[in-house]
Amino acid sequence: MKSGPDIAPLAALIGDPARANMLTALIGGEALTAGELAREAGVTAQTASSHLARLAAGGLIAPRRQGRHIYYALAGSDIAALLEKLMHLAERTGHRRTRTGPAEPALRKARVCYDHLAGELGVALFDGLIARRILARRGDVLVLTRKGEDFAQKFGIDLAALGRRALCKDCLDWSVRRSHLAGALGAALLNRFYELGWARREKNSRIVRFTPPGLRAFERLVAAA
Amino acid sequence: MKSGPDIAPLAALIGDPARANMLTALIGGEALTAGELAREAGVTAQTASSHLARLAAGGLIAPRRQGRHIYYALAGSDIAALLEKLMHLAERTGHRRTRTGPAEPALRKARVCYDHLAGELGVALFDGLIARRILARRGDVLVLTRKGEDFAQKFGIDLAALGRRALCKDCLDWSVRRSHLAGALGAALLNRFYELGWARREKNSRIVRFTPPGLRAFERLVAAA
DNA sequence: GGCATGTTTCGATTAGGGTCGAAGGATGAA
DNA sequence: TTCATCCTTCGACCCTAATCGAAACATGCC
Repeated sequence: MKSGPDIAPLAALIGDPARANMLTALIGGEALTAGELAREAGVTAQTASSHLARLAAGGLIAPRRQGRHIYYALAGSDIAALLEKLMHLAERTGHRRTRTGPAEPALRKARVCYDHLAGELGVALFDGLIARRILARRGDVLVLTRKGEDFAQKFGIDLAALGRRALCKDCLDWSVRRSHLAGALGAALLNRFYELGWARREKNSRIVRFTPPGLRAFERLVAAA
Repeated sequence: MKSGPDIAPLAALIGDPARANMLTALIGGEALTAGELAREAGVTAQTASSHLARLAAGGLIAPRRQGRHIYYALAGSDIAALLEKLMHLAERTGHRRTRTGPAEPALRKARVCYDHLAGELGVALFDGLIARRILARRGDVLVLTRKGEDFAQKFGIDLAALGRRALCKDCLDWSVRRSHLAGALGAALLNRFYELGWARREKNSRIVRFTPPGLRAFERLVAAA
């Protein structure tokens, strides 16, 4: 007993409301300044500063100076995955936010998870790519098939530029209880959707809003060929 | 902002050292009495009682009266999965336990995760079953192949008795960064290993200790046919 | 340099919760 | 019924940590 890593400090770090709000805000994937995070958490700048220092010391976020601002971002996508898993369980055990905003349905439909698409459409994308045999499972990892490489090229994604990042990290939706495509390819696809004008990122939110023609094009994309 | 489930209360619940120790003790999968958990956490019975009440109210554990004892168990395997994920990250971010016991190497080798095998051998089992095409992935879920059904029967597992529980829930090792086989089949296989005398559960610990001949048999089992 | 903006440090206050001693049920055994 | 065991409730203590006001530090702009 008492072996293995100690989870209490890590969980306590996430367990404070102000810090949890900051982390939740950062799942969007973009870096935010200390001031923005303070507002997001509903505390003063001094308080936020102390929280941010602790989060950074705990390895959950990474600071980066830029002029007189300090931008903070999640330290990695596994942090985002952990947070989504926590949301998933919080949802299941009834730890809902008391003040559930009107934005919720849109969030469930499509949202950003770190740098890739999540929500109903995120899962639909994943399923579609598997069904079309663009992606395939090889044991524990996802691979891009030959057919998938053709698809990516035609769709305007430069595979060579993606680097060696894993194609799929497991990332469970809290809304849909399925995993969706994360990793370099997931990020590249979402970017391409933006470029094609199919969807745009809602300001100050994780919501991804598809245009009507964009949604139709997306549905053609994920439909089994 | 401020949408989605609220993770702070849930994380705070796990974030207390006493409660974290209790939860960690329960990953072993067996139910423990309130007194045992108090000893495990290093607190008095009164203190433990209050903690257990809060964990139960939070939906993390489920109490069950049995005579004058009250047995507590994790409320589900997704709780165990979350705890393993927390351990995984705690390991990565250096939140090691200061007093790292001598049992650690054995834990990394093979241990119980709720009701199935985890650690190096757990991952090896998973890989072996995939390689032998006993299991196959269909999109997001694992399925037992035709060949797998034959295998199960020959290995002495009554599939009909397993019920409809999902074959594989994602459960990431904190030691090996891969997923292993959970679910009904995972539990049945581990049970069969016990029955065959290949391995036994170490008392008061998550360690699964294989006998030398048992380990050889296990290795033949997972070797690609 | 002088000023504005963003961030941190210091100090003091306060609230929340973890802790245990003592007493009060509840359950099973004799 | 009486006793022993297990667990919970109550009350009090104490300590951590969250919070903010005030002031200091850092950086960029004019």
